[in-house]
Amino acid sequence: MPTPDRTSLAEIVDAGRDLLELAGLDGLTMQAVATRVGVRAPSLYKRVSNRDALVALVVDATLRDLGGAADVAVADAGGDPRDRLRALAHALRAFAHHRPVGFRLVFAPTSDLHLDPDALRASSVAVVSAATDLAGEEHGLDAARTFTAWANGFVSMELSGAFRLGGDVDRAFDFGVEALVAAVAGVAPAPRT
Amino acid sequence: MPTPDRTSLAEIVDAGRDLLELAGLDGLTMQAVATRVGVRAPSLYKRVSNRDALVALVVDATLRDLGGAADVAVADAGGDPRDRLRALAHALRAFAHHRPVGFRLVFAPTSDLHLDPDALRASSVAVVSAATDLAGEEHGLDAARTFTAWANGFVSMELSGAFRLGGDVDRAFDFGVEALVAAVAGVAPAPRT
DNA sequence: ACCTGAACACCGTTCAAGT
DNA sequence: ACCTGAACACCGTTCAAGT
Repeated sequence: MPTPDRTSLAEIVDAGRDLLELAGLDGLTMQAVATRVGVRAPSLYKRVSNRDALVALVVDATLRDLGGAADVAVADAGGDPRDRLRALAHALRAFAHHRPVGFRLVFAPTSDLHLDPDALRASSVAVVSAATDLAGEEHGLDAARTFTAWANGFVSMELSGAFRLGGDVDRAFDFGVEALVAAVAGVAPAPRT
Repeated sequence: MPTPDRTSLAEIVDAGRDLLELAGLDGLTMQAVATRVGVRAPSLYKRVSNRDALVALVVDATLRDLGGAADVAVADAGGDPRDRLRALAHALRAFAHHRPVGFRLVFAPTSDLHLDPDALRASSVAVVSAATDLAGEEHGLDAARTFTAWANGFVSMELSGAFRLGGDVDRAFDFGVEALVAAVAGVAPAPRT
């Protein structure tokens, strides 16, 4: 007689995401996840093949959320591609502050976890679209990569506390947004105060 | 009667760096390091207080190397701050290709390892100097952060295989270098072909 | 003074036995 | 068909005992 399911893959992944933010990647153990979903560790292997696979699922879910946040930001930003890029940068930063550990895992995976190509594409479509509108068809992809690289790099460094030389980090972020928007548009940045 | 030392801190850190690149962070185990320096794992605790401390030393050494590579690149680049920034970007990328795992650990530390402030400052002085020459005293720090964030972000994404949408990655890198140099200089990028 | 074997706690994973 | 306890291999770390 089959026993009723006592948990589910979705519940396991959610527990993994919570633990990741609460206790770091080292704290995301099979035993901790199992306890959190009310089951013993060996039972997890009915739904995920091993810990690395679970981590990959956690990262995929995080990436998907990020793509959703990007879509929302763009929808709110209006039609000007400059405004869409600004909104995307701020959305990325807000997301990183909200899920710092997951964010780091998405952009600097420690081992070679194969991100879901669909989620990857979905998360980048908003930037590519805005960058193409701004830089033109021929340079759209290069421009999107330049912008994304800067935003990701800035936030990564902020999260790891690399900005220790003083100065206002918020101001540095705004400076960067405007510099990148201008660079992608192929014009000089607006005059600075 | 004191026994002669059978290893040293420097040897242990070197073994850690080798293992890091060879087998990843997970492969950097106390037992593997011990075997590599010809000693048993417990003996390592005479020189490092625990594994995290060893990882921190490995990261510090990597950061110091990166600072050295930056100094060399700048010395070879001549006096034009644009050329110095270009050289720094290429040096960073070359370093990352040479030590991918260590590089990731420096710029996206998984746990909260406290990088040596001296090494951090030394590694950034070359960028800050070039950026200040180019952007002016008032915006030098912001400009340096913008440039570093982009370079770090680009290389991180390249290492983690995020550039899967096709296109030439080398070309995207050059596009980015010129866009950032122009943005930092506060002028429009040179016309693109 | 450094090195070692033995030991402990903890984790990932497998598997036979339960229901 | 899912869940569990028991077991195994492996890792970080401590410590008493060797030299």
